[in-house]
Formats: sequence, structure tokens, C-alpha cells
Amino acid sequence: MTTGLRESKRLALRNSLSLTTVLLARERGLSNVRVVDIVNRVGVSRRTFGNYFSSKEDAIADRHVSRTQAAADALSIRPASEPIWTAVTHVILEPYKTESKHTSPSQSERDELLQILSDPEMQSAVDRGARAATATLGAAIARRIGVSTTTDPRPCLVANAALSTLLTTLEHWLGLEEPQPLLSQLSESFRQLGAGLDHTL
Amino acid sequence: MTTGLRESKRLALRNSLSLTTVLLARERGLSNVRVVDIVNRVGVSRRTFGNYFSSKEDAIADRHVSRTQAAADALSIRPASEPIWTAVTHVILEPYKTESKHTSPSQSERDELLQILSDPEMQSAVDRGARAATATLGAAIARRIGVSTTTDPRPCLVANAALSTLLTTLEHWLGLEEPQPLLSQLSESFRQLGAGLDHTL
DNA sequence: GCGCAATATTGCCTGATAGGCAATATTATT
DNA sequence: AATAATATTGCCTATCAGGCAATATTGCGC
Repeated sequence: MTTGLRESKRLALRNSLSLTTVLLARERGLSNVRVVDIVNRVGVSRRTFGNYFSSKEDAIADRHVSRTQAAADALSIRPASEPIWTAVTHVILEPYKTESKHTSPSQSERDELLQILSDPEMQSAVDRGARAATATLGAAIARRIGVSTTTDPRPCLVANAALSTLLTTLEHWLGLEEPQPLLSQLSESFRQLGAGLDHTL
Repeated sequence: MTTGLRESKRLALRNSLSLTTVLLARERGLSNVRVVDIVNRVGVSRRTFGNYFSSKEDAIADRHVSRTQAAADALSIRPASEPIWTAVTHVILEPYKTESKHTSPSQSERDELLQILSDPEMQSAVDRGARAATATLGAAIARRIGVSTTTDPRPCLVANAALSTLLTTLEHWLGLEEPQPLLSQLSESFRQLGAGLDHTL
């Protein structure tokens, strides 16, 4: 019983709150965003915000978790013959593949990430999301390779390696003087780690 | 001019504040620790605490950064012939080697880590420290292999892989039913990633 | 040794946040 | 349509971050 007006409204509101938080944070920086600003724009009470997220950082982190959840879900539809690191690489890099079609490497996307990752408060938020996301992805990996995360540390190690590689590479890419294609940077990073990871599992 | 009574007192106070924060957090859990409690035990004003750390989480994260700083410093005295991942593994695992001498795998150490890592607020603090620590270690790695962190993403990737592997393995180890030797778990995790990393650099 | 300059500590104050609790409103079920 | 279940809201309190200015402490040149 996951359907129903109740549940869908809940989800929509949750999404609206977190999206609005990101938008405002991009406009002025997260530290210049009050919770009141968020709820005013969305049209709910300050207290309702607290029913969904305990802080604006949480609201942002939630988006990262959702994205990773999608990647984790996508893991189940990769061919079973694929080595785990290859499969993980594919589902993680998937969202970044579309943008390589444009000649310009998505300046707005770059700006968005820059805004988000350059703010220390944001980084904390991202890290918080990353922790939850690692658990999610780790569970999906464990399911795929048929082990338990409680007895086998490898699924979480792989999940962690993947997500932290993603973040690290994104941050490095943002710091580059002249823009390089993001996808190739990501591919290269994942390939380098994978040279060992595909081989240990 | 790093010496002087002034600087050493500063350092001592900083250390005392952060240590006291950890101790109190172990006693009652971080969320039950007020900044007032910390400063009362140390004997300074609440406002002074704010001159050193912006939050109790920061005070804890600082310890992780210090430990990593020590590891990063130790990197320069590893033989130059050592592959980078081997060297990093050594300096990171060094503190955990001594405890393997005892027959008991350091129950108190386990309890301490358990207390710290099981609290979500603590996890945030640790993650915050990890970010700073990654930059520190990344710089040390870059220095060692003679590249710049701005042009070459690999030093930060390696640093990040090392620190996040450390954290992930620690957390997994804490979740084990029957205690296993920590050092061997860590070694195994690092070995698995290293099988690829030593080879890509 | 001594006094001046630099720096650290402290108190006060403001704006902001997390979360418990109870009242109210909205949705689901029969 | 009535009732049960759940969501929203307002109120309230404890807590926190950080600017600012006054005060105390340390370091240095004389």
C-alpha cells in the first residue's frame, strides 16, 4: 500500500522542500538561507519542514541519497555477467553521459555543482548524504553478488570507493582552470580504481 | 616562530577542549553534551570554546584531522622506493599495529570507537574531519610523487580511497558479532584496493 | 626589569535552530 | 456520513553561532 493520495502528497512535499532548499542555496549560499525562506516559498509552516528534515542540510543531502538510490536500483538491471565494478561504474556515471552530447560541457551544471560543493556547509550536507547513500548502494551490491553486508565488508568498501571517487573527481573537476570533459575524467578515475577492484571480487 | 608560551598554551587548550569533548561524548553520547559542560570541565568560558571550534562536532573532527596529519607527515620518511599505496597503507595502519600485541583486541578501543561511530552526530563530525584530512593527506601524497593536486586528480583519489576505506572497515569491524583482529581486517581491505592502486600509479 | 603592542579571553547580545507537545485539519476506511 | 488514522500547525523552551567591545595576558624591545 505505497500508493494513495496521502503518500504521494507526502512525497511531493518532501521533494518540493528539498528542491527549494537547493535552489535557494544556489541563489545565495546555504548559510544565507533561513528555514523560514524555504517554507515561505513552498507554502507550509516552519514546523512542517521539521517533520520532514531536521535541518536544511538534511534537505539537501536527501537529494544525493535519492540519486544514489536510483543508481542502486539500476544495478539490478545490469547484465549479471558484468563484473561488479564495471556495473557500478555504469550506473553511477549514467547521469553524466547525456551531457557529453552537448558541445559545451554544461556550464550551468558546472555552476550548480560549484555553488554546492564550494560551500563548506554544503560539503557537510553532501557528506551526510553520502553516508546514507553508501549504505544503500552497499546493500544493492551485496544483493547482486549474493553476500551479506554484515559478514562481508566488500560491498560497502566498493560502494564507498565508488561514491567517494565520484565526489573527489567532481571536486577536482570543478577546480580545473580550463574545463575538461567531465565524463572522461570520471571514467578515468573509476578505471584506475577498477583496475584493482574488478580483480579482487 | 612556532614556539613560544603563547602558541603552546593555545595548542594545549585546543587539545584539551577537543579531548574533553570526546570524553564527555563517550560518557553520555554527543547529543547529551552541552558546550557548557565542556568548558566547565576545562575551565574556560563558553565564548572561548567558540574561538577554537565552531561546534562540538568540530572539536571532535579535529582529532581525526590531527591523526591524519601525523600519518601524512610520516609519509615523507617511508622509503622512496615504496609504491605509493604501500606507503600510505603503512602510515595509516601504523597506529593499529601496536594493539595486536595484546591478546585481547583492545576492548576499550573498540568501545570507544563504537561509542563514537554509532552516534549519527558523531558520524557527521568524523566526515567533516575526513574532508580536511583528505586534503592534507592528498597534499602529502602529491609531494611524494612529485605532482600538483590541482592538475593531477590521483593524489586526492588515493587519499580519499585510503581514508574512506579506513572508516568503512572500522565501521564494519564494529558491527561484527564476534570480535576479529582489527589489523588483519584493515590490511585485507587495503590490500584489496591496493591490488589496483599500486598498479595504476 | 618595564612598559607598550599584540593577542587571547570573556560577557553580552542577537538571530537562528531542533524538537516536544497538544490542538486542529485532512485523508482513508467502513 | 462517521470514525479512525495521520499530517499540519502554533507555541514554547533549550541550545547554538558568532559579532562586538572590554579586559586580561603574553611577548618583545628598551
